[in-house]
Amino acid sequence: MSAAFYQNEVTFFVAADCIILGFNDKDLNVLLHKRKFEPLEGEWSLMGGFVKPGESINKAASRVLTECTGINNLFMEQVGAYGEVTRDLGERVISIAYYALVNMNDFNIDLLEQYNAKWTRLSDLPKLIFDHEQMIRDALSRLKRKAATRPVGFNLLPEKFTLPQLQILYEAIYQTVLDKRNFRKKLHAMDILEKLDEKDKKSSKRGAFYYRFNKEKYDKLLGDGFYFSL
Amino acid sequence: MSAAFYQNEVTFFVAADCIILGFNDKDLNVLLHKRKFEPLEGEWSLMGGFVKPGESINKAASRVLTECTGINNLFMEQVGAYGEVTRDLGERVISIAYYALVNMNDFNIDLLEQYNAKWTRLSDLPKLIFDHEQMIRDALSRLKRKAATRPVGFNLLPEKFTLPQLQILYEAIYQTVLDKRNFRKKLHAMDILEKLDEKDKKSSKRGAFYYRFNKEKYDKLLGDGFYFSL
DNA sequence: CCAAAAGTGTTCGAACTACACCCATGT
DNA sequence: ACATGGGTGTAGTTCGAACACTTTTGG
Repeated sequence: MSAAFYQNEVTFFVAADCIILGFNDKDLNVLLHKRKFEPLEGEWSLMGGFVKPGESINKAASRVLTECTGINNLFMEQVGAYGEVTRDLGERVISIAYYALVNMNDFNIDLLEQYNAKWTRLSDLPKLIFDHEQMIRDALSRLKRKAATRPVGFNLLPEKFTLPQLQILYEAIYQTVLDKRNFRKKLHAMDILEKLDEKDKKSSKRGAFYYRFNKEKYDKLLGDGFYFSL
Repeated sequence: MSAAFYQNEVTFFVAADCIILGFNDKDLNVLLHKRKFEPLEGEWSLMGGFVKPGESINKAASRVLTECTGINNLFMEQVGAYGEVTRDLGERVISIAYYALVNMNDFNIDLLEQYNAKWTRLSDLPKLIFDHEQMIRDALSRLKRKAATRPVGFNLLPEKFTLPQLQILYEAIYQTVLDKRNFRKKLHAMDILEKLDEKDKKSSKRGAFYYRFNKEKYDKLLGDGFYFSL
């Protein structure tokens, strides 16, 4: 392809590891799987894969995401690069971590089995291989920041969701409890949600109204110097 | 060294590129140099180097920093990984960007010549190779966030500095103008600066008092749930 | 004496926090 | 009828924003 400019240098394996986050009524979950190859075969691990030739690192991450969720174009953001010499017990591997947000209901169940994968509550993570626990911590802290200033949380919910659901989600992300009235006041002031006529009766007799995130409205507001903040 | 676990995979060159930032009375500057090898020899570029075997990516970055500043243990933080397939015109190289903050006065002048390096105001950057301009933008946005919540700005100043200097620095980082009285009020409230008896007369007849960042005090406050914020 | 930068407090409005009761309905 | 979660408004406080004059001193 091209001249060998950097002949005196050494090359490394590069992997993309994905912190796939989902939300299930009460808790944030991460998709883990039992590693299928040595070293540490059978141990819990993040979803990941090696970067292929001719593939950007973003592409590698989104390939991994598609492979193990069955969904294209998930929301995804880079967390950072992990490059300690001995982080991988096999050979030297430099890994780029990404986190992705997925609506667990859209999820293709069959793929779970196929990949030995399991949704695991963040509150009871098993021991993970290498530096994957650190990656998760870093991803969560990034999500916290991001969710406070950008409407990314909606990626974790179905298209139609209720305000109690949304609040519980934000409580899970921020690891704190929020005041119901203040939370709703803020949302109402931003005016980016669309109230539907339908109610969700799964979690109460009275039922909670469904809402939908109105992306068009949001994009319009952005143009006027509006900033999302929750 | 170890078994060849990942034999079917491909390896890549990995580089560490450093956005070395300095502050000079009025402006933020970045250290650029004229590339000494092909491709694009002679073009302006960030300081960087390939990751060596047995060297972590952080280590590679700090090696590059030491080599071209003559200073050890600079404040440094990872910006992220850049991995577009064609980002490097030579061969496929995945690059991890780091930004570093340095007091330009400490700087070893001789090294500038040795590396064809030059401090350049951010406001008049030349065209840079590859995606280095993007790296700088990303580094600055990261610095902005960081400086707002952690006392990292002091790394850009001499040990003794005046409040006007500090304010100009923050104005450069935030790209905005700050109110002198509000700025000083905040600083005074945080109580992490030590006022010295000495004055700097370089920029006014009256002279401005020197201050020093009191790290011990800051660390003590941290323990009590205090958060830096400017 | 005057130009030039350093230093210093108060007021106003916005945003956040805290807080308690009624509503709708399935059982 | 009652238990359960859904929904609503106000008052108090805190925090950030705006703002102008006096001080010092080298020239």
